[in-house]
Amino acid sequence: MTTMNRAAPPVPGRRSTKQRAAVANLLEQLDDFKSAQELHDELRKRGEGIGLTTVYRTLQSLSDAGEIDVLRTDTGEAIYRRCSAHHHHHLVCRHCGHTVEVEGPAVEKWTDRVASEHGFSQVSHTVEIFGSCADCIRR
Amino acid sequence: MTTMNRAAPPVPGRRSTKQRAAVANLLEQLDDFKSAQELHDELRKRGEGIGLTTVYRTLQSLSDAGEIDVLRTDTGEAIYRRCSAHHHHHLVCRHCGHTVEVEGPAVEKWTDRVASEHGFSQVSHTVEIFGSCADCIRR
DNA sequence: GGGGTAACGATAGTCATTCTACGTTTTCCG
DNA sequence: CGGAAAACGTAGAATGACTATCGTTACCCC
Repeated sequence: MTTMNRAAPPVPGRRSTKQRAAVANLLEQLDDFKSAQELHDELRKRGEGIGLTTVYRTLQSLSDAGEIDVLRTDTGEAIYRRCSAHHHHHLVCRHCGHTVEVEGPAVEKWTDRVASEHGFSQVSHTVEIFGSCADCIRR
Repeated sequence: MTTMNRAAPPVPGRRSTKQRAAVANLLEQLDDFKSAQELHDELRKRGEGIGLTTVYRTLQSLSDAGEIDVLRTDTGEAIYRRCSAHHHHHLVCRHCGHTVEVEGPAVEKWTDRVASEHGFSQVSHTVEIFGSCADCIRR
């Protein structure tokens, strides 16, 4: 088997660079969902030399790899966040972006049941809760 | 009270026109979520003289009035559909767009409970299920 | 440390959506 | 009815998020 001299895959998007580290690192520190542009601004502010294109590209590949979660604001803008590995949903403050990860086995079962009742397969679902967090209400 | 000589509100967006009727009418006939552009194309195809801007504006006001549902594809594009009045969610085929309205009291209760547990108020939620419908699987 | 190549990044698109400017219709009160 | 203002409708320009292009840079493996 001469074709298998290495285990490492030739999959693109894996070379480690300063820029990728910077993006991953920033996401690690943040707790709320941020847009690509916000992340880019923050990185520049911190003195990282990084282009907007690269930020988009990196976020794309991170989300493809399932390492970050993406969701859309009501204006259609994509926002990103480093999340825990297991399946979960979000409770997001629509004012400050403060995010809480939540789980609901009942919801998972419900979606599976509903989908199969209607003959749907290969099912995925989005469940996001938006509201005003206690802090924002106080103001 | 001279300031109240009329009860009718100065709220814009309520005048009945041929174009609005055409949009509302088309939505009435369709069963699946469509983008503004698709709706516009269809209207032109049917010989309705209507501009894209008007379609957008009409969809906007219809959705403000709660008469149609809006959701976003994973590319961020807004898609619209005439729906029943009561609260419900959607089971959408990601291939053909075929849509089924579904209800889940358990989900409603769950979201309310989770939100209040974390001190969130004024809560709304999105629950959409995407999958492949039986017809599309057969191919 | 050299070379092949993935990754970068400035710039120029693309695409959905919104704004602008202006002509047209509707409404409403006399 | 008549006439004026409010609301509409339209084409085209502008916006803003995101993506493709392509010459340059810098990783990584030898």
